[in-house]
Amino acid sequence: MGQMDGGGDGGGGHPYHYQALLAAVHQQTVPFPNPFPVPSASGTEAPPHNHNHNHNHNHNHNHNAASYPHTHTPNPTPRGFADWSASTSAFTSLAAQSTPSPSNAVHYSFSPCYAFWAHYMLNKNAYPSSFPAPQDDQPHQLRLANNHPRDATGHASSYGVESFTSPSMAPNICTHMPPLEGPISAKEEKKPEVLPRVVKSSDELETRNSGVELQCETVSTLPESKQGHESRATKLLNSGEYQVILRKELTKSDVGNVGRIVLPKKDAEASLPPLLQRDPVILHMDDMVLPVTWKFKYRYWPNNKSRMYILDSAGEFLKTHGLQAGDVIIIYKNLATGKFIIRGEKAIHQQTTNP
DNA sequence: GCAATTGCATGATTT
DNA sequence: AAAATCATGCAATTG
Repeated sequence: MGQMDGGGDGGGGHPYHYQALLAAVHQQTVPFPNPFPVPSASGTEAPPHNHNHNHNHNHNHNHNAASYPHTHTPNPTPRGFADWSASTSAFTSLAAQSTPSPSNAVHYSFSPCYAFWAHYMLNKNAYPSSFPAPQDDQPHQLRLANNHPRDATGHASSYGVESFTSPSMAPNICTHMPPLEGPISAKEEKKPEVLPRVVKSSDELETRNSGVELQCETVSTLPESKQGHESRATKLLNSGEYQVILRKELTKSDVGNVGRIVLPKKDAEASLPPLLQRDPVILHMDDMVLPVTWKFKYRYWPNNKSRMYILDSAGEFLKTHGLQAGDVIIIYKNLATGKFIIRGEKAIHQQTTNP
């Protein structure tokens, strides 16, 4: 049966779809144009009850081939983003390969590059680069949803951070990179003492950037085309405030071959669109790192007197990011637009030879 | 009939 | 101790 990619023993032997995808994009020198071109029209596949959560992702999600990007048919929208669709299909086609054997490790080395790049993109504002600074009348804050009264008592799903600026999450992206950071077992940091702390982009960056100069250089040499995507990431993060609305450490069943993730009830009810009926709601979520918009089916099951909230059709997302049990997904929401961004953060598994 | 998907129940764990 | 939450397995349904 569909064995969990790479044997979910947390031994770190997963096939690195993610790297492969990124590498594919990289290798094909496929640029990262802004995947969010002007909406030609409002694609209306809006969920039944949009609500104030106007995840009007319609605006720019012509390309959202949904949770299955490889089904994406290049949208001939007049936007001059042929390269965008090319990039999409580039990695998605890779993703579709059923057996991305570890031999794909040839791509492995690209991962850091991309991560650096992504890191850079997210930190860009602070870099004394020549890139145009985004209009920042906003503090670019990413903060925790404030509708979470619980804190210390909150279970693991309580966010490690309560509030932070956009750049602060960039370094986390680098945790995708196996060799670059010291191993941290997700399981060990059960207690996220990663403190609720408010950071201004400035001080955060000061502490972070110290070790990033090389990376900075690396990314600065990226072709201009990459900067297209940069603008996307940057825009996303600067277009308003983003808040972490949900964080979930993935379990075995989450990453099983069913492709559905059980969401923490409180977080789901607090910040995701209300599910008034049994019908699933389609949630569009931009991938924070990849130029993809995922389309998930968000729904619930009755469970005892309560509900269980499910994010369905997540298989491709999980696979693409090579997420395994112990890894984490984080969903952000743009306060202004209601738009969601999702990110998968890999735990760096260490040899768990614990008794 | 089979595989994939969906829905539900149950037991473990946490609050 | 009870209630709530969630992980998981399995039955039911669908294609």
